[in-house]
Amino acid sequence: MGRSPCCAKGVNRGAWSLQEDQILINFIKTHGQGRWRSVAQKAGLKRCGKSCRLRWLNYLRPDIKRGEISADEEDLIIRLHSLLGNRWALIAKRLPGRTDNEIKNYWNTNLAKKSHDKKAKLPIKLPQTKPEGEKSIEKPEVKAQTYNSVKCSKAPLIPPQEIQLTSALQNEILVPLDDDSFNFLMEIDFGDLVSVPVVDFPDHARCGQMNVRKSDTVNHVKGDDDNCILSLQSEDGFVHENEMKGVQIQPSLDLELKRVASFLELEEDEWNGDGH
DNA sequence: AAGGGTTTCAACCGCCTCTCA
DNA sequence: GTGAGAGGCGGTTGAAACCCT
Repeated sequence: MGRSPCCAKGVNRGAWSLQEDQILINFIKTHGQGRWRSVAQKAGLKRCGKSCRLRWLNYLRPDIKRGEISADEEDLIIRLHSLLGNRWALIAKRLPGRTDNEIKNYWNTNLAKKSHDKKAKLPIKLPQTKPEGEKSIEKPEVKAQTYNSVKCSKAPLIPPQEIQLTSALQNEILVPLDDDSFNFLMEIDFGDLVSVPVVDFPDHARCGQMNVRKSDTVNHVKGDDDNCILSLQSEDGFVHENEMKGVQIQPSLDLELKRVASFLELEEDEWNGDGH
């Protein structure tokens, strides 16, 4: 059964007039915001509630910052987008005075192309599928190396714990975070979830992003060319492994932090449920 | 100056989640 | 537990502004 349309017939559409703006501002000054449908009615605006809400939040609010996006803001948008994807509302919360709509528009008109161009220029050599008749390409040797694992504890995050990656862990991919990335994550309030960049494989640079509970520890990721198995440990010690297909492949940690968002959320019932 | 193409961004659309009766 | 209303969100649209020839 379909829902009744939000906007009844006979309401104004399109650009707001100065007079309409003033009516809305005056009404909200007196009565406060919220109950948008009744705002439209009580203020005498021939607009639907959603339209009033949008106009207020994206344009009329007194704390809206006008003017060009600064270089710092742009940098933050890029970093947040690489971490969160198109979650504009979440990104906007980290940029005081900027609206999700503004950031979305700015991304689509200015940054999407930049981002695309940047990726296109990056040399990526990956043995995804081996050409017929050609011998298989060897996996890179993983040298003993220090990585930071991420304890996704309740905010603030616990500082990264040092883990020694040995040659015995060949084919395993830990979750590396450089200081910048870790500090960046520390500043973000993700609610119940935190997005964690996954993976860095010398030469292969296989990367992705996933959401885990703050109370979970990411143990490691076992990977091959097309699949990864994520190993997570919950507070009560339960170890859960998830298969992740089609991992985003990008070359550097700072650029790559990418999607697979909601991946674990799909599994949440399963590992919240009985016996776990 | 005019006309056509491109870009920008405010506003809309439809879906989803949350809340409450 | 269920359904309806309200708010929130990301994707899309289209009018206005801008640019180029």
